[in-house]
Amino acid sequence: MARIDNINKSFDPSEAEARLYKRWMDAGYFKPDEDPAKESFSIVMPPPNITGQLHMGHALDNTLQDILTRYKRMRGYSVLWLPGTDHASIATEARIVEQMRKEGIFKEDLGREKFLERAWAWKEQYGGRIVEQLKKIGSSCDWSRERFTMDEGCSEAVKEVFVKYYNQGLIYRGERIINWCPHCLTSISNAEVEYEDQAGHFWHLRYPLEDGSGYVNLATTRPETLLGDTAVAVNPKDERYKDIVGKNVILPLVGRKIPVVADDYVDIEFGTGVVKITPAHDPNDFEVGARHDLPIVNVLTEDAKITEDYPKYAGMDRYEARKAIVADLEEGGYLIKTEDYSHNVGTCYRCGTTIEPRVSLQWFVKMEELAKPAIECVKDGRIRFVPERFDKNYFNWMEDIRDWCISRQLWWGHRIPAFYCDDCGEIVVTKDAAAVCPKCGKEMRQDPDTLDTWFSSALWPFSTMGWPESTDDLARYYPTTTLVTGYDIITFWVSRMIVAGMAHMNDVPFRDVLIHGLVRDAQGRKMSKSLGNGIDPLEIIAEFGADSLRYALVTGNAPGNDQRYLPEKVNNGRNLSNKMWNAMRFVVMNTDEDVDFSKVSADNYTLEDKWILDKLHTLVAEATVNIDRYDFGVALQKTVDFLWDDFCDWYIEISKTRLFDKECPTRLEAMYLLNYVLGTAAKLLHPFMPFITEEIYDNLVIDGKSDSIMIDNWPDAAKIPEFKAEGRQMETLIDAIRSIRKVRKDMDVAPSRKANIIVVAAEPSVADMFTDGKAFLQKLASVADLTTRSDKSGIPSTAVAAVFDGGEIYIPLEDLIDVAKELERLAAEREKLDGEIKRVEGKLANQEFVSKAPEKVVNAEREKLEKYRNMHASIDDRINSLTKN
RNA sequence: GGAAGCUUAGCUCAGCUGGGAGAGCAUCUGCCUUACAAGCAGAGGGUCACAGGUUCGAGCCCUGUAGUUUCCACCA
Repeated sequence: MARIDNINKSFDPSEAEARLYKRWMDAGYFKPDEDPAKESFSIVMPPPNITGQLHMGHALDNTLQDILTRYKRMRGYSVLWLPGTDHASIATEARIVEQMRKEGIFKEDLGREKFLERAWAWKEQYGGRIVEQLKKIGSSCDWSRERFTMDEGCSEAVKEVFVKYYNQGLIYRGERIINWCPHCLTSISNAEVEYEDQAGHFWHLRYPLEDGSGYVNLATTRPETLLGDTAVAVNPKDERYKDIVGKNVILPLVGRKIPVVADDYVDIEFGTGVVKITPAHDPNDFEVGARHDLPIVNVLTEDAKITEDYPKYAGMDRYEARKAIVADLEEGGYLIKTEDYSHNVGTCYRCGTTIEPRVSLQWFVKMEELAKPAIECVKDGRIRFVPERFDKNYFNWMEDIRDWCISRQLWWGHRIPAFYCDDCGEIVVTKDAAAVCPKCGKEMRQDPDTLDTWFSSALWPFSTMGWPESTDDLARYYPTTTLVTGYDIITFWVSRMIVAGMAHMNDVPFRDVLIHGLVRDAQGRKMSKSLGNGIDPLEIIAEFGADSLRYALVTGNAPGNDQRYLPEKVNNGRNLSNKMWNAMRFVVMNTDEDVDFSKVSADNYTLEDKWILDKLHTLVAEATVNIDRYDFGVALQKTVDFLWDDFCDWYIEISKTRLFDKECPTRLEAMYLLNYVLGTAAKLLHPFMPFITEEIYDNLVIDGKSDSIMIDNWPDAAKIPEFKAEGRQMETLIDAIRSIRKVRKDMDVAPSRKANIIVVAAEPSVADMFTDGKAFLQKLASVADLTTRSDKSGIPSTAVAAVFDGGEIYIPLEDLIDVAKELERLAAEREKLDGEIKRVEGKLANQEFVSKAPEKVVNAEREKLEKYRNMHASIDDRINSLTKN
């Protein structure tokens, strides 16, 4: 049975993708080749949350990583792409709490141990979903090394780091004002707060002076915090309030006596220049309070309700209390006026609830010293951001870094390895479970809190490779080569990995940080659950195939830029697959069953063979450079253009005459090159579209073919011969063919009407080229026969002229020619040339240009001028001869 | 208040170290030509936001302006 009979008329992605992925897995291609002679290339996957469902961001992120991984593998590196998932403490705990709530169970009722059992069960059931989804887009990661941030090894690394930092004095416990989420009921770090503008009010209040000498006026956006005021502050340089500093005011509604203090924090220019100070509920006021030794009066509960200390408002949530207090202030005559005011409010990045600054006892990492080497290694180029501009983003964050609040009031996560003796107050921080107090021998209690998820993610590049043990993987694959991630995660994750890498490995965690943008919807909006405008990558894959989606995500996009998801692009990807598939079918159909390419001789290469090889040479060289520079969109575009335009539209079309003529002496070479060139282009495209390229490769006849395209070698431009001169000749022929097509179209000549054309060429070599290329013209330009000559006397007036670079072509059309129309057409062409000639002449007349521009550029202009003048003269002649008759 | 990006064809976007403006889609015209109509052939369409500057030469480099997006920042 002929080979073509086994090939479907169209490519079915869903069938092929599942089959091929399994084949690659079974063959172990995703595991690194441990050959010690090979240079290593490694990537750690940004671990998706176990609560996650694959979205376009993952699809893009993993496509980019897969492109690099497949490319480097083909380039002969020992490639490790290490995958895994993140326990996502807040998100997962919230999910489980929610699930339990539906069953009427509360976490406190269940108890810590039972809750964690449930959480692990949930992880076992759903945590693998995202992993299976990542496979669907073709990710070639080494799944045998898959890790989880809470697995044994990663947990060991977390404890190791915590204890080490603690012993170095870099982790401390303290009572500070932190960001508190009243919904998640936990502290969160500065990085986890998202600020948004909210419409609010500015309430202007007056507080009476204790001595009855009057009032101080001030304004606030949060009147409910008045209950916790412990001072009012003015600027020490403010002449207006000189006399009242040191006096007391009476806090309205509460009746508490509080002092007027002087502090530089207060801006004289802003408002009345008086600020109420609530150390328990505002970070700035906390600072002021510390400076003036003010008491801290907490008026809110964990879930942001007024405490029992204020019976009138107790139990009201902060917004209810605000209303009630404003009403009471008004009634008491303390409210001067209310203004509309828009201000920046911090919200929880997980649930969107407005953050409540809250004083509490938490664990912190001292960042300032740790940040220094992390800044240095980016400054000196050991780590490089791509595109470079994102380093500003990084420096901006790192150079003004605050201490990192790492404790979370959650159960799902790494429990803080600190133990307390309730008896004597001793604190022990240890990797082992500390059973008894070293001082008094009493039983110790472990800190109930867990660590920020990002604390463990920060260790990902080395915790996944077995640290703190010294393993072969660490020796071989650390530092990793490239990190691929979105710009939205630089502060959360990239910065902390760099800090951790420098601190614990004494080396950078990666060399290059490839930053990509967001995938937005077709209108340019962020995809979000609330807008319901998200596109499910899995649905796209099911309908169009992973290759088409990957194409859509890479094409026409530059690194670091946001992009819009346009359905049309996926369609283009599908069309491209179809095009390649059919090109492959053509090649297979026209390759003899018993073909023997060992008989191929380069001496038999024809003009078009040399042209396509020369084009391929250039393509391989350029695409390789582009991928090395992370310009994936450009590399992809060039490869697709070559395949579609050069290979399909020209080379395949031209090859038909040779293939269909069994006696053609260069038929074997045509067959060989069709297989070779398509196979080579498939390799270049494989990192982008792995599935269809594998299918194409499988079906081609290629010398020394591997079992899979993915383990074959990346094409080497140096091994593909260059044919510059032949390349230019072929371009001339193509140019001539295009001219003929255009003229025929302009003159409304039906494609079915074949003509006997006359080629006038001054150079004998050009004439020969046309004679040799007669078959092309017959096939591609509706030519019946052709004659060549060196002069144009006696060309019938019933012919239309097509001018190309090197001569003229006349197409006799006895019954069709309309001389007036032809003259008009020629005149229009001449006018176009006039413009070009004028522009080039102007350039060359400029002495400065001729003397200062590089010789190459000047010569190119001179050649252009000559070409245009020749063409112009040809048209002139033709117009003259037609006018005479 | 700082910082960054974007502004190129009707739409969505490329354009590398400065050297005759590109792609896809859309539009118009003609083709089922035995790999592909998910295709082939041809065409139209841009003062590269604006204003200066550097240069023989600027979409690209510099300065400023406008619009727009984003990040960071404690202004009550």
